[in-house]
Amino acid sequence: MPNRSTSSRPAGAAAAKKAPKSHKADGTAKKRWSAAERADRGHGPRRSGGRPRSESGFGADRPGRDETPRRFDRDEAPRRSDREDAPRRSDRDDRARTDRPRFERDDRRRFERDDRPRRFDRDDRPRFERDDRPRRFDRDERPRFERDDRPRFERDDRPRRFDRDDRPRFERDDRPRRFDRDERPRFERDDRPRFERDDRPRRFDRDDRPSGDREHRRGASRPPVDQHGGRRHESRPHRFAERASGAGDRRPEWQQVVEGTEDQMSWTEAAAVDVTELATAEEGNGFAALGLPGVLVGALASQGITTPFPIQAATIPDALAGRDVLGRGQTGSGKTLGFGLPMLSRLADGPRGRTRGVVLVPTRELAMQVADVLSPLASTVGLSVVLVAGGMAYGPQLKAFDRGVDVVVATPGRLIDLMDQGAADLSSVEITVLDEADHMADLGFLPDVRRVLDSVPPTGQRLLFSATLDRGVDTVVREYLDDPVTHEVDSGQATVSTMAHHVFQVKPYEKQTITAEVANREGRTVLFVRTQRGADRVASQLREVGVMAGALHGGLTQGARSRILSAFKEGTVPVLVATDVAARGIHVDEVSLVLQVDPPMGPKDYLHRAGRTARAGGEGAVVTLSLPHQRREVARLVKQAGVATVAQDVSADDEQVYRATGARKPSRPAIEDAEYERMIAPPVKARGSRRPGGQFRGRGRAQGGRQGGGRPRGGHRPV
DNA sequence: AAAAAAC
Repeated sequence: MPNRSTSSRPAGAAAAKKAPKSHKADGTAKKRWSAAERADRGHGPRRSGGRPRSESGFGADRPGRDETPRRFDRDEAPRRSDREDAPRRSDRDDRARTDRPRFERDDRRRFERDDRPRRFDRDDRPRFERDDRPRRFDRDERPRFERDDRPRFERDDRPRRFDRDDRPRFERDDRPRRFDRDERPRFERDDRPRFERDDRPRRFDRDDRPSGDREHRRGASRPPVDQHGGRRHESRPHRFAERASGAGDRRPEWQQVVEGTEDQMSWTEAAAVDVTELATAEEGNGFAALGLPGVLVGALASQGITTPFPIQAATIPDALAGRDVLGRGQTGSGKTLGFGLPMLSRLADGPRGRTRGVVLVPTRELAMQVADVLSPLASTVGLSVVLVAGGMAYGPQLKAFDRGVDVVVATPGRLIDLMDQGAADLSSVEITVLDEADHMADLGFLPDVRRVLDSVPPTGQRLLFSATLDRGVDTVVREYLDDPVTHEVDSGQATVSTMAHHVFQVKPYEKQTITAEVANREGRTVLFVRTQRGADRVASQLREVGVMAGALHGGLTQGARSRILSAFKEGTVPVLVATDVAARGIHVDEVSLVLQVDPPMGPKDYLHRAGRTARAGGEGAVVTLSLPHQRREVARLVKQAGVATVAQDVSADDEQVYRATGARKPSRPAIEDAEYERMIAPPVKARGSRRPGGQFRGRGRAQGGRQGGGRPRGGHRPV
């Protein structure tokens, strides 16, 4: 047994440090009990191995070892006080006497020994572990992390009652109820004095312009924009006729059943709409009734779109008439067509090849989507559309301006870039649209938006649209709009009625598990997180437990952004973990659940994130996870978003969660990075697959394709 | 206070 002795180890090592007495298999020192520990376990003092003994050969290679200072507990010549002739002290326990057999001796030092007689009721724990305070019946004995140490006035010790409103005072509304009070959240309310408001129910055929302005549109400072053929006067009798025949769907939005929406992302090719095969604008087509040109109405009809959404019915007539419009409609309610159709109609009359329409949007993905929606419609009236956004090749965009392009759909940064390069000329722009206008009026965006608005002629028409159009746009409205008309079509409801809302109060250590359970559900799911890194982290954690998830955020290359979004649309990656880059406007079919892993920053963000589901009359659920410290904040956000939902405490593997979301316990093996990469790889064999971008073919093929061009043509048309 | 938006 070579390991029993240090002599088997290199002499140098043995000399360098105190030799262990025995070793484990790996050569490390074996733990030796101290005398005290041995005594605790009922053993006597060591009989061997306690220290080197020259007579046993132990430590024989360490000369001078025996010169180490003597210690009282060494079992050799007894110390003076321990010798037989030492004066006996009455309190001395002779268990320590060295003349006793070693196994009976207690070699621990005095302060280490507890000589008191044993008592069953004594608390032998060290002081710091004991609680010596006198017992009090009302003391909270729970461990600190469980106790509520706040002073009494801060605690709420009253027994819980299901019907009490426990929210902090500033969150409660204690005012006596009044039947006529507007309870909608502030950003939804119209706080203007009564005489400034127009409370009459909206009618698509009413001329809302101030009376002095009805016959010609604006004052001398802004010549009428509808100079090309007097569209307004032509269309008006038509609209009246339609009204007389009862046309136009006036039902509230949630009662309408409409096939398809404006936001459908995958219109692949402009050429797909063949003018010769267009459905005719029949009597009763709601879009024709709004005064849109027949060729556009036909293009829509051939897509199965014949009934305008309320926001479209409300805004199109005014926009067609050339007025500045503020439009607000619920998420997924058709705003893109709300501004797109009148813009294209008005530009249809007039010259070609100069940029006469600009649509500004806050994200590149939304820009693609809007361009994809407008491009085929534009081509039916002979207008070309170009997508101008960062992260994509300059070539096609520059070329488009070279040839002359009629409508620009852009994110602000790249458009300004092209303006500075002298490629984009906005001096002929007649119509400017701010999509997600309240966001574009944000502090971060405003300077860029200003630059664009300052570059277009001040006489042009401006259209501002958003699902949460609030007073935040006031500055823009004041500076850049002329006598705007506001259309708000959301029936006082913050979210659509087909949307279910849940707030899950989760424990920090279970959040990840619950997130994975929910993400593992059937169907497409969008997860929202606060930060880019958070998106990456959550996505990779999900893949680790076998849930195919991809991260989407602004820190990725545009190529990666496009690929993950495509994979999500195709369904190969059913879970998208996104920052707020995907919160606004992005449309993906059949997203059945939105999970807010991190709470949104504000009530507007809540509504936009939620709006990724339940689009165009579909159903969907919105789940918000809340940690203990977020409880109040989340309650406030949800309430301000106009959602009447209270948090429910849930835990991992919780029947409530399964029922509400269709969650399932993840049970598949981890997804390797390589496998994930394959899923979002560039669409090599993508012939026929659906992609976010289509080929834009405006007049003269204004733009060839997107970054990484050369993508195969073709593909089926979406339903 | 993060994200988005140009290179």
